Amino acid sequence: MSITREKIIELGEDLIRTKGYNAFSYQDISSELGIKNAAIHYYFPSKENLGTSIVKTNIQRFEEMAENMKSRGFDEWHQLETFIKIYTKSHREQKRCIVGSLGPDINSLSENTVAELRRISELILKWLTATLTSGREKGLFAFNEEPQIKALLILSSLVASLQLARLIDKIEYKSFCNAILEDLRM
Amino acid sequence: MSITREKIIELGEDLIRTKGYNAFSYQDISSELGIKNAAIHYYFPSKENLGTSIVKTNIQRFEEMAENMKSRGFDEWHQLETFIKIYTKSHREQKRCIVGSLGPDINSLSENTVAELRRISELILKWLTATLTSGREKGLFAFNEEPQIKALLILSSLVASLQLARLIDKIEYKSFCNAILEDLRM
DNA sequence: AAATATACTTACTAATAAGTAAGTTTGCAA
DNA sequence: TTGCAAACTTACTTATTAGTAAGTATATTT
Repeated sequence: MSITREKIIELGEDLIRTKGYNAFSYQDISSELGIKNAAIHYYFPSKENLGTSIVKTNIQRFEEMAENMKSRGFDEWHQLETFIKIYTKSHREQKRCIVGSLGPDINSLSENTVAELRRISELILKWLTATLTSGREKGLFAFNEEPQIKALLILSSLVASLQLARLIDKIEYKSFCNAILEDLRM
Repeated sequence: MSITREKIIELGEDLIRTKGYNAFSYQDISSELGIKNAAIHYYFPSKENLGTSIVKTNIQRFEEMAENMKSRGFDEWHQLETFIKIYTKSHREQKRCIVGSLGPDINSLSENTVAELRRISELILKWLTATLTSGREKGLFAFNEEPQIKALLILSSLVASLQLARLIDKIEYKSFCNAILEDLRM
């Protein structure tokens, strides 16, 4: 795999998560990487193409993380904790998550990109639902809602909190994330 | 006040909430209203200007709603229920809320627009925190978290759920909103 | 050594964007 | 009736955008 290609994907993701999809251009990437505009088109013929590839990369990354936690034998509490760390890291880096960044733009994104965005959203929600279900069965979590509803509550809290935290300074992000976990304690 | 001006604001808000700030243009508005591009510039010299005015309109609307509920003597439960109805309505109309729409774009918005966006976010969070605090004091709500944390949990859930609901069809939005309320029941 | 594929650059096109300056119509006031 | 302000339109500029076609240097294969 090409290093340039990887750098484009990495920088493109950063730009989506800081500026937003419709606010970044191929120029932003090319000038940063010291290459020409057309070089990006060489790897990603269209912006839609790049957007889709970036979401696909995120899907792969999430799948690898979930796989990794499973194979290492993390219990459900530990898995959820690790998942939430993705968001505290994003918060530290002043970035939003890919779903929260692209979500508001679905009416101006291509079909392919939206399809991948749906895939990752469903994937995460499914994983979270499954984790909550088995965690509750094992007596690790306590909650009254349907697992799917609870998963959606947690996920949407995390997604939007990254946005709100950038708008309201006085938010203590760590205690916010802690509250999500503590709410599940037996 | 001019009718055209009001129509521009209304349509502009719709466009922000469906396509996103950086995806809509003055052309989208002018063609829809049957006027020329420059007519919009007559009322709003710059796009930044229009954006800021739209957020200001939202602030006014929220303040009027809060005022109205107070003067009508709604109890805290009823107030929260009414507040959540804003989101079920948005969901029905396939729109996101203004905070969730503009939030991801703060790095490509003007200072003035960001300032107003901060104002409305803080306003809503403050109102929600106060409502939760007095509601719990009166024995209408039950929750263990700090009111501000709980307010942020609820608000971020609502904001992002509008995005996620557009991505994942199988979400039952009403039961999701219900879960938020039920979670607070004594 | 010749041919070919990779990884680009140069140089451009066409479309669309925000924004502006100057002119026009319409209603109202002096 | 003239003057003036409000509410636009016409016609334009400038900047930026995604995207492309054709060329070039370098490395690799045949």
